[in-house]
Amino acid sequence: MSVDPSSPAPAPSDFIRDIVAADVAAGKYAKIVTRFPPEPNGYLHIGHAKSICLNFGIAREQNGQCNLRFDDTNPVKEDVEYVDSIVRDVRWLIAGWADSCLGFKPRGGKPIPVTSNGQPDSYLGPVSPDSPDAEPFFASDYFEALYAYALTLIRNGDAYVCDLSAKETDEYRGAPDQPGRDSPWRGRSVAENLALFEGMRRGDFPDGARSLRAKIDMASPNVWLRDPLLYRIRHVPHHHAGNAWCIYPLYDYAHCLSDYLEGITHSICTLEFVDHRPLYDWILEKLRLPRALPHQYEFAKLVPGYTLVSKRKLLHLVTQGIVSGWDDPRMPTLSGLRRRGVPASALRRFVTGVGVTKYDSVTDIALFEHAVRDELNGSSERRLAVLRPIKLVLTNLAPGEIVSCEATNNPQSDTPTTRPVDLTREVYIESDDFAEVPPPKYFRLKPGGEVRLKYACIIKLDEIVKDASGAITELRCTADLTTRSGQPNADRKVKGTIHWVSATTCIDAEVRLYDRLFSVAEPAREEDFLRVINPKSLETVTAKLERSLAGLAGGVCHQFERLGYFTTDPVASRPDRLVFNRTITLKDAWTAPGGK
RNA sequence: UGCCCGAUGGUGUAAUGGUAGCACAAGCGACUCUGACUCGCUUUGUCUAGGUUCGAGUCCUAGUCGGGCAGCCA
Repeated sequence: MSVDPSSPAPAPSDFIRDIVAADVAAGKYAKIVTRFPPEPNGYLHIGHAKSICLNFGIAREQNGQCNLRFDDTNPVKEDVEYVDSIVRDVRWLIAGWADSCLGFKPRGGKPIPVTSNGQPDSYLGPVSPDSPDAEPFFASDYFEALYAYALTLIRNGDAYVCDLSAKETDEYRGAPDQPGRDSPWRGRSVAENLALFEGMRRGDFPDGARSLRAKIDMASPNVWLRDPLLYRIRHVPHHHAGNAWCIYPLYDYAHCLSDYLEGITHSICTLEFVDHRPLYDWILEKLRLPRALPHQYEFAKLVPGYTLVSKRKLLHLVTQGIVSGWDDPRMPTLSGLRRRGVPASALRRFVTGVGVTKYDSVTDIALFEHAVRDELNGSSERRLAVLRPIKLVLTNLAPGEIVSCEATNNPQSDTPTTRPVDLTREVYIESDDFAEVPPPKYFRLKPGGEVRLKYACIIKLDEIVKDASGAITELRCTADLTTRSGQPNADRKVKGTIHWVSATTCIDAEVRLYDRLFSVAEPAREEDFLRVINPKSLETVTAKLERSLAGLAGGVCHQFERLGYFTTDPVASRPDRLVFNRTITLKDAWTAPGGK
């Protein structure tokens, strides 16, 4: 059954949603605002889908908003190619589900001066993502505001310009079990710090010559509180901010303030940022900001089995040409999954189904596969296709004779429709569906055995024809036309039913059979993940399809009966030259004794 | 050997001091013109040791195991 949108699954519950609900009950915020803050340095993957669904899901359940914001504070690693792909992927994932919660801002918009609780303040409000002048939020649009906040920290004696080199800074930081030492520049006067920081902005100093640091505690057991860097000098242009800056803020400084400027209430990130939370809070508190402060909460990221969720490693697969690109259908990227034919709804169902906890785990890929199959089972029309054909001759049919049979388009539908399929003297069946020496409990075609051709009739194998080398060239069978639907023996039972296509009216198509990219459950644990790549992750065959598929425009998923779900490849397929991607196989409970 | 986070069947999770439940996976069976779907049944679990309590998966203490943190990355 297809999913009824009027009766959605019950809203999920988890420790973060509990916190949000408590804050709502306490009237802490006027409106719940979350954010999804990717850095545009790679494509979004299945792990990000969890974060997107969590953040947008909460916004959706609370009648709130979720801002798409680029955390673009490191121009050397970022690119507009990534911002474009990320916008596309996010919109695809939430389409028809949380579009109305998506927070964008006016094009070119930057934080504006406002008065909050009688105090001067800065704020950047949202605009409908569908308005013509809307664009996502960018941390780089806050550089001016961030600079002003930095000046305040300096004036208050909470930040200083440090002249230590990167290497020296490391040495002064100490070790986790060893306290750090104060920088010799820690005691500079406010006036000197101000002058130097202004010089940094002006471009007076080369990369790495100085940095702005928070003045916290070099002996803190939390290394992130040992006078962390706030700004570094980088004389490079920025993909969004242009050439306006040669100093760039670091994540910890930019993130909390970006959240504040946008009025974020719940800043949800992954576990590796737990140690940063005191710094997040420290910066906001030191600035004595007039509005309610955002708070950070952390959850365990999603790591599905047999895949990699590391932008760095994924980038490596792309640049080494191990896959065809970020959108290769074997990639765990959202664009790869989309191209493969995975519906956004299945992805959403999977990532919300795994829940939200603080426990690091590897999620069984079967959970994902189940969600995909379940979603596609209800929505996909059935078609007949033979991937690895073997010719079968129905000796009692005349050459040129076509027996039209009625095939059901979708048995899961409440009102199933049908289409005609052609039964002819020569047909193709799957080579897997014939065994000259069948294993025990083999239901398919075997010497002297009977099987039903789905939607057609029962056939009996009479003769196996081989060539001089002993290879099978054709199977000669007798068709019992009285077992066709509507005929007197239609109800006759045989154990096996197989799929087939007419050899005379079928069409050819390229079909790409994808399998998992890695051969081990946790490729991330390997010393060299390239050594555990599944050599059979892609096999391409020329398949025989029933003629009703001819001219298929694309974008639609079909179930090829008994095989799996297949979607035309959006890049390679044309109506006159079809190319299919196998999205996923059908579940297969049959295993020949001894494996198969 | 500093700080932080965590631990419930094979996997992911629920139980908010009161009957350890759900989904997936696995196994068996029913149904079947898809060895799919659907349906029924079954196997498997609270890291350890103490403590608090009438009662602990839940609270406390200690331990064990796993993960994270020493980028001018995010």
